[in-house]
Amino acid sequence: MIEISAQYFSPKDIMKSGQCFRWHEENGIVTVPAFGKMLKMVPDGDRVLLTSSEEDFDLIWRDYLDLDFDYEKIEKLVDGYADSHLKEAYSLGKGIRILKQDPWEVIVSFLISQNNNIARISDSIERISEKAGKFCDDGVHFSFPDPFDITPSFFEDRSLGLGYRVPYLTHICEYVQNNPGWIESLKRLEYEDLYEELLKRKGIGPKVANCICLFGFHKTEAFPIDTHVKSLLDKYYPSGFDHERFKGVAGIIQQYLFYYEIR
DNA sequence: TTACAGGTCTTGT
DNA sequence: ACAAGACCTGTA
Repeated sequence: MIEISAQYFSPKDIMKSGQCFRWHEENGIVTVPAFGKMLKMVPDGDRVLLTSSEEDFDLIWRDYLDLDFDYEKIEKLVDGYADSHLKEAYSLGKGIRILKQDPWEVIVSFLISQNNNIARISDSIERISEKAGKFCDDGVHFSFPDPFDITPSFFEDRSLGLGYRVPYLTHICEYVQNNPGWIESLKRLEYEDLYEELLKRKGIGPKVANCICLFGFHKTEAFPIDTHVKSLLDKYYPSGFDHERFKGVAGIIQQYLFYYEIR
């Protein structure tokens, strides 16, 4: 059992902030699958209890949950430079962290997300895990399948409900298999180069590429603009949103704005 | 029944 | 460069 501060860490807000699709919450307990492991998180006053060994915490969860990033710095930026709307959004979403999820799962997830709704996205990803994933260490939940553990045609399975996105998923799976080391090589790129590289793949446009940069590679300067963000920008920042105030971390700011907008 | 959902691709100017 | 229009499909 590990105990961490809840000051900049809210499992529920992270779960609902749209960056992950396989977290679940029941009776206040949030369950998290990642890298073949399963974590339960229980908020307890100003602390959050994690059902993890010290070893797994240091090996996986500390990094995955982004616990070493300085979110106090973000708060100072918001206090110093934010407009009233952003300050309001921040006060709701300050418990959000940008997870360091498996890039492959993020690529697949956000390919599926295009022109789609959250419920169906989650269903598809859950089905993919059930059909092709392995058991997590709890022997109950499934992990997200490795690209080398499936065939590209796997995505054609109609019960996955992937619709017209099937060719995109088939392509990316084929590409990863034919270019082993591609994803590892992406980890060494700067944001701009990573973004350009992702755009080369079929079905990955500006929005999906930025989501992958932000949620799969922790490029905190990536600023995905979807329908919600576009509408909020038009509504609250008609003369333009000044990214310069939050240079290098605008993507985190985007999450607060997005979360506030969908709530 | 029709419209919508964390967009992207293709085609026509 | 830029603006339509098409696109799977579950849900309301």
